[in-house]
Amino acid sequence: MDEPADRHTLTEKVRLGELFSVDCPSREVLKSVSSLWGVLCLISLRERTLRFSELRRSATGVSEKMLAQTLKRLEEDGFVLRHALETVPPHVEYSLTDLGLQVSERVVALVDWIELNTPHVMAFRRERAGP
Amino acid sequence: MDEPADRHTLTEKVRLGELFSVDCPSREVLKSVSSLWGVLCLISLRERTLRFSELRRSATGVSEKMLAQTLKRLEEDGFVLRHALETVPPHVEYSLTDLGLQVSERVVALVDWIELNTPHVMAFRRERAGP
DNA sequence: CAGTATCCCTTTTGATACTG
DNA sequence: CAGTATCAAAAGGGATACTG
Repeated sequence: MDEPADRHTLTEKVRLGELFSVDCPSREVLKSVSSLWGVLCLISLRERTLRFSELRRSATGVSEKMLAQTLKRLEEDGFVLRHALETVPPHVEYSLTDLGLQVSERVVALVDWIELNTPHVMAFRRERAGP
Repeated sequence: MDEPADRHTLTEKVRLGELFSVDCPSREVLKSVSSLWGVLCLISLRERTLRFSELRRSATGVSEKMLAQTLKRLEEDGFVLRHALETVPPHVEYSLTDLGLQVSERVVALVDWIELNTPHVMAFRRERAGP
């Protein structure tokens, strides 16, 4: 189900120079999905629906501006659903769409690997920097 | 084999605010691996060893400067191996290390999904932008 | 609370030219 | 060929103040 073996494979596209041609929208999608704040939002929202302020705390270090911008983009791309309750004070909930859940699975696989292997990377860096 | 179920899960870390704390080196690794040129290099090198100029053609639109910088970083992190033949003119070959092959698998899974689903994203964008 | 608007600084990136 | 050096342009990002 993950193998679209009936059409051009990814490596084939790379060889043909078809992958991510300069004006390809895929590059934009990759950017929003793999940016630091994009990643953090997608991962945080996997567990449950979160409010703006909760997301802010999840993504340590993010500014309001960046979070708003990131969420807007993820919403425009159909990855995140924004649900605003008409109350005072405002209460807005963000959750993943089906599409968002799907990407987030790939993103988690990548981030999980990175989390697990960053120690190796650090050790490697120190080795080659050392005496 | 992909489930480190015996320790903190990713979502747990997110809840605890442990994931990607501001000064965490994982963020750096994520950046080099998920940057546009990083992604393109990793994917291109999966198929076979490539020379600098070949990589340049693979990653359409990359400048020499960015490619050199990206490769240097991937090399420092232990993802890419640089093999320079002492000839004139110079001949340098880049290939993936074991570690590089591992990340690239996760990266490919993500990019493959994006390639396949970008049409949906585009359609979604048009819909909500429409009349 | 959940943003938007503004200002301003820093980092990234790209073009171009040059070198071993 | 495989880079480095340099400069200018652009994007990214933070702090603060303000609004519905």
